[in-house]
Amino acid sequence: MKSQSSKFKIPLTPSQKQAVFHVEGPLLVIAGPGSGKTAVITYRIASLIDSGISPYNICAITFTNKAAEEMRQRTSSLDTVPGSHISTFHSLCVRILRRYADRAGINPNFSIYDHADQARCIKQAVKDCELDTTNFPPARMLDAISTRLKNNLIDVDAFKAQADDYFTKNLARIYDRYQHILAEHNAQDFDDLLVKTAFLLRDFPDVCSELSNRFKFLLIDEYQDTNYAQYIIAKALVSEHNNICATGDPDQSIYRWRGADIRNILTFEKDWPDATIVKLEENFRSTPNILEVADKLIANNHNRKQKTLIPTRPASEGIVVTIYEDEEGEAQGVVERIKQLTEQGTSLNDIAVFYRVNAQSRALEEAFISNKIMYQVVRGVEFYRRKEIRDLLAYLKVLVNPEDEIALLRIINTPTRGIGKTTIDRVRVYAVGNNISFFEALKKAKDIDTLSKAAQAKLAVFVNMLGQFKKDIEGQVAPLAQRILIESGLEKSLKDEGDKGEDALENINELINAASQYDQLTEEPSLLDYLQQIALFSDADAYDSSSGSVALMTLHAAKGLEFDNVFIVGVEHGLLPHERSNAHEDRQELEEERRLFFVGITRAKSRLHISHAQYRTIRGQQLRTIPSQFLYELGPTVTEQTEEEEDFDDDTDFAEIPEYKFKKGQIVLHKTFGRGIVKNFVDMGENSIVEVKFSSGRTKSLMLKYARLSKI
DNA sequence: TCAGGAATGCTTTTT
DNA sequence: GCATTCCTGA
Repeated sequence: MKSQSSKFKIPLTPSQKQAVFHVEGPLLVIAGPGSGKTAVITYRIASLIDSGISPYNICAITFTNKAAEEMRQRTSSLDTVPGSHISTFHSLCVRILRRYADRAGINPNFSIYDHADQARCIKQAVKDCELDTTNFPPARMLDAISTRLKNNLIDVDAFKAQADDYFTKNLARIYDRYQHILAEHNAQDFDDLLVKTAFLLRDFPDVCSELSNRFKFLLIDEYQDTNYAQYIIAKALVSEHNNICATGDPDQSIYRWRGADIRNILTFEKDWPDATIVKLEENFRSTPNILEVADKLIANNHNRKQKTLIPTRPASEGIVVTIYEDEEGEAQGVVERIKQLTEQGTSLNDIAVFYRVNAQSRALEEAFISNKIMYQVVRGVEFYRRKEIRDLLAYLKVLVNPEDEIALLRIINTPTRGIGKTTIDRVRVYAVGNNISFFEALKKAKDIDTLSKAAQAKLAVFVNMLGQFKKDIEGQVAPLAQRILIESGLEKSLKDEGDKGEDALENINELINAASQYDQLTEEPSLLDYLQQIALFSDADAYDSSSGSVALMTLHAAKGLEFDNVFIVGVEHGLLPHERSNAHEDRQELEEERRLFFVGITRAKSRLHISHAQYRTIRGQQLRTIPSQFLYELGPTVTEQTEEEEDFDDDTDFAEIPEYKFKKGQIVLHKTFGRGIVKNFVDMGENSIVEVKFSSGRTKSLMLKYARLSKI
């Protein structure tokens, strides 16, 4: 290996050097936040190429498309040959599945089904199994199939074999039917992309060895958030050469609910016993004040390996927690502080506001608008969820994959062309009866004698129109989209709708512009490739760091980013930690919420502002909030500020309660809610929280000092 | 067949 | 509170 060349402009620490220049064998980089982890991976790619490895033999896996894009740019600006394979796990799988489609037993033109599409399919599956949607709620069935089964590579046959009670047997039937529906639609859901790739590599040793011979070096970022299927794929891909380099931080694992298995990183040394472990504990991002708070917080997690964050920056401002009256006051308060910052010369690009749930963006947006401050809500997928966007995309999807029934049903009467439910049902009956796809049946509308002559004619016009569009399927995407917009009648129907339609048309134009960008930037643009790419778009991909605006995003989307000034709002019990994480007996989910807060805190470089409101409107009801227990864990460095005077009567003297602790299962009496049973007790002295399930069936979190609970 | 109002349900995070 | 589905009448 050549020595460190001049292209590494930043001086590397000894540990970083070790990670960058380590060549043969498995390597695990355990890296805390702000440790220059991404830089290390980027340099490592450059260094490998520098030492004569072809980019063709390198495969780097990032967590988001955005991260992949940045890494691609950085590696090419480091004078390397472009073309090394850098992408997300899902994009990699799409490419593998397309290339080896015949081996995987699928059609390479497959549609990728997102959550909304999946929801429709699972509903159909439950219905087809003649099961009751109250006992078998589609959403929960889907969650079970995705997280419990697919993410663990349990296929239909395997699950059928182990299903032994009424519920699991029926779940197995639903799973079976669901997979059949997807197959009939020539569609893969997000999980299938991973599952089918994993099975492909498992069942076809030649494919496995071909790929693992090609990818002589595999690098995986954010390894703590990989799931079992991804782990198996990674293992298969390195089976020939063993040159895996995984980087991650167990304290930043925030996707357990999606199947991410923290054990993948914790047991790395068992999987690869000859692994070299490099720890990067120095933090180059945040001030010691911020790191101290982060450290104190995360120390409350029991299920973790002790790790300290070593600051390298000089100490600066302390951390302030501000209490506001309600979410509007909070939003206004954030805006006021941002105004102060900009007056001091801070750029809006260097400011971000994080929250736990997307719904929280509303109050913030209103405050930003009325104060005329530029902001961007980092929510890339939202655009693609709009009705008009989905409509136009559905046309494109059908052209690539006519079996995609979800897309086909979406456009068959959009805009309205007099093809209603009755007609569709009759076509479906014919399709099922003749064992052909819905689209095939449509083409044979003339032969379906249950249909009226009028209906047959309308269907013929529709099918003919699609046939015309299909002639333009090769080459650039944008011109075809434009043509469909006009010739399908979509444009006209939107124009007739007035203001709402105007907005919709603007969105569609934005889509066509984006498509034309794709056409320009891609060497060989193809409709299939375009559709598969946008299906894998994530929220974080939409972040524009040079837009001159404040970034608003969820804590999840903040992963991997950094800002000089960070605001974290709504740090309240029930929101952060989210109430759904308190439901379970085990502490696991609470610990994940704590890690989420940890991720948010450690995004801040210089200033961190944490806040919560005393009242918050949830589902239209204004409720008194309880401060998050995490606030008490931040330690005494934090100073509290109240923007509004406390206006509630504080007549319970805490000292008068001799034994304030409550045990789970204790029966209690509340003066307004009545009898209840204690579900959980969070001991924080006078700030203790009791969760009680009342006889009404509702579970409430109460702050002990105000609740006046008596034991029975 | 379909528009519009009523009823119902859902409501964390996302590739 | 909002979105989707359901239902009714034209």
